[in-house]
Amino acid sequence: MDPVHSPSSIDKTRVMDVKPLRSLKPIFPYPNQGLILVQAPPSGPFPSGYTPFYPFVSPPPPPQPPVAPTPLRTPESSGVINGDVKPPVDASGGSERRKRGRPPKSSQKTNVVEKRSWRSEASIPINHNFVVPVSLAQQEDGNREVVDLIMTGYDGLRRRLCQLDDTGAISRGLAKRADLKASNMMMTTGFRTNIKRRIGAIPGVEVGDIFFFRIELCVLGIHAPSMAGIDYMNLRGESEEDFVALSIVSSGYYDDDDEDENVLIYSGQGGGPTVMDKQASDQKLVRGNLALQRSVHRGNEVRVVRGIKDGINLNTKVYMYDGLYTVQDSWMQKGKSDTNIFKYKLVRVPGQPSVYGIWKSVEKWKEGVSSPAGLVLPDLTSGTEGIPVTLVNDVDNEKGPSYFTYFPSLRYFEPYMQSSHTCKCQNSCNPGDPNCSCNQTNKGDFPYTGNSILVSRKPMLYECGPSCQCYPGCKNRVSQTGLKLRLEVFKTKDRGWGLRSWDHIRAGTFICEYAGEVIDKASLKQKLQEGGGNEYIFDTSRVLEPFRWNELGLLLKGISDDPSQDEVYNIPSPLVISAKSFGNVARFMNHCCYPNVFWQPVMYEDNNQSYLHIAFFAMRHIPPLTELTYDYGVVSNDDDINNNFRKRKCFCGSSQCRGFFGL
DNA sequence: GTGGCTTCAACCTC
DNA sequence: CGAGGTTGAAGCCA
Repeated sequence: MDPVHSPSSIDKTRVMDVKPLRSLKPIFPYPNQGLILVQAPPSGPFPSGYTPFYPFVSPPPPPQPPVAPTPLRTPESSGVINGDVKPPVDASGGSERRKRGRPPKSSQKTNVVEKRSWRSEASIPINHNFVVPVSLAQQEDGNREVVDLIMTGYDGLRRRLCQLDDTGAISRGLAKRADLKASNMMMTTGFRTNIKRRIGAIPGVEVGDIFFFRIELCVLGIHAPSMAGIDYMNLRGESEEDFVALSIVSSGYYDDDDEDENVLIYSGQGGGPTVMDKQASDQKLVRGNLALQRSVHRGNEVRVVRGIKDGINLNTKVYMYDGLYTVQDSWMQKGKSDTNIFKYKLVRVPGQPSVYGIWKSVEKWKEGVSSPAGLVLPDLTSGTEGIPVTLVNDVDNEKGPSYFTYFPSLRYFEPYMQSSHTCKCQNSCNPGDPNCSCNQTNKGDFPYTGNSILVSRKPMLYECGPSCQCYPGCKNRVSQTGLKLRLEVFKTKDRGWGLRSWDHIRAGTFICEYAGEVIDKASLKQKLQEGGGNEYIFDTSRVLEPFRWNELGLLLKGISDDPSQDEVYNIPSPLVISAKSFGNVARFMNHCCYPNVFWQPVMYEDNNQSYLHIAFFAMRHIPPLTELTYDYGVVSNDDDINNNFRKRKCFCGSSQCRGFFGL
């Protein structure tokens, strides 16, 4: 089933090239809404007279299409919106190249316009009913929730574009540079924040936040240039220049000295090793170099982003926001090719949390050069997992959690349900293979990207299982291949033991499954009545606050006919797991009302029987040593078990805290 | 408002 | 796997 090519789906959403969004204004459900400038968190409360945007409150009335759409669908016309010349839309979904529909050359003003409207050679399906949930005020100045929403939305959209490309749902290669496609759609629809250029901290961005693409810094207003290393402004009144440096990115392209966690020797731009400047020349005191020079005397705060080689995926880079620095000194020195290079000494403003320092410490722990403070056990799994799980307590004298047997998977005493679809793929299942039955059960959308990142939540995720004929290395076996991250069980200050990771974690990364013994409701009731047995229980019948992880999946035409159901779990019968006596690291993950991890039901088959598993994935990018938490949910009222046993006061401390959670 | 220019990307190929 | 080529996009500036 291919939603892009299905004629019946076309009247719901229109198909258009992604590029024309460039000309669209931000989309608001009510005509004057975007003009009201208010400062309010996305969940409210809102000032009177201001109607917040869906999805933070109840949905608006059915929104009107934001632009007159009909010309876009006419194959013969060139499709004109807002005066801009657009390529016509390929209603067949983009499989056909747009040669015949190319606008006449005379209508092109310049070569650049020609190039732009012509560049994308196929179509990405856009849902025009999507309402951008970021107010104009929030586009100007962010806060933590807006930043999280945009970050999560950005990466979800990017993953979905990768998935469409992998599965062949859109023309091959259309989603290359999915990072830029996603950012382009967000920048043009107003799904961005901190547009206002500013000196110093960015509202909603915290020291230690991590990113995986330079363009993310742009979408969040941390660092405006898409490539350049120095962001600066000219504060001039009339004609005289008054430069000030705003932020810099140090990612190893030039010969910076980044050994010290509080001092960074940064190189100026130009002249040297860039591809564009083939012949080396002296750097000039212009643009970013001039701005940094001026900031030496001005003494203003400059944001610093450190680009670090990703130790997990060696061909990617992690960008870490390292907080505020001041430029204390500058000089000129000879570079490798004997040309003049500017150098700037940036010193970290005191009182900010150590993050780059932590990063470097963790690397030493992993190399075995040093150990974390309060190390109790180097591996609490005693080799059961393929990778050690460290036990650390630098809070008090407790020597470890109460006794349990480390068990890495789920212990079923009877099959979860009958089933009989297994794949017959050779080697590995292919995202674009319509004959793979595991692909079919996932409705044609391969659940993971090429580097094993979950694309979106699903009512049920089907992985290949022991009965499938593909190899164990098949890309559709992510949650069953054990721990990949370097995890640590540690003593928290006020919530017992917790779980965190030495490695940074990218959004959508599999963390662990909930291991333990599958029990029935009667056993659970008995355990509760015995008292004290209500810890280390995972119960799918606890009620979760609905949330959208892949918010911007809605911007693209949905996987199902009703995208609002995409992320609602469909669990045939409740699953209760006890990790009291047998369990893995998941039993240590604490509850939080504003969590960074979620669970996803995963089913796979063995010998004509299906087994349900609970897999945990990162909701956001998670910096090293950040506690991993998920929402335990609350016990439903119709549960026949005494609710009081199953309610516990919450200490998560987040602004969204409900005050209690379920057990 | 526009197009040229610059630029510590990201990806792909060889 | 590294070098090098290709495609890119934001924002300053003329």
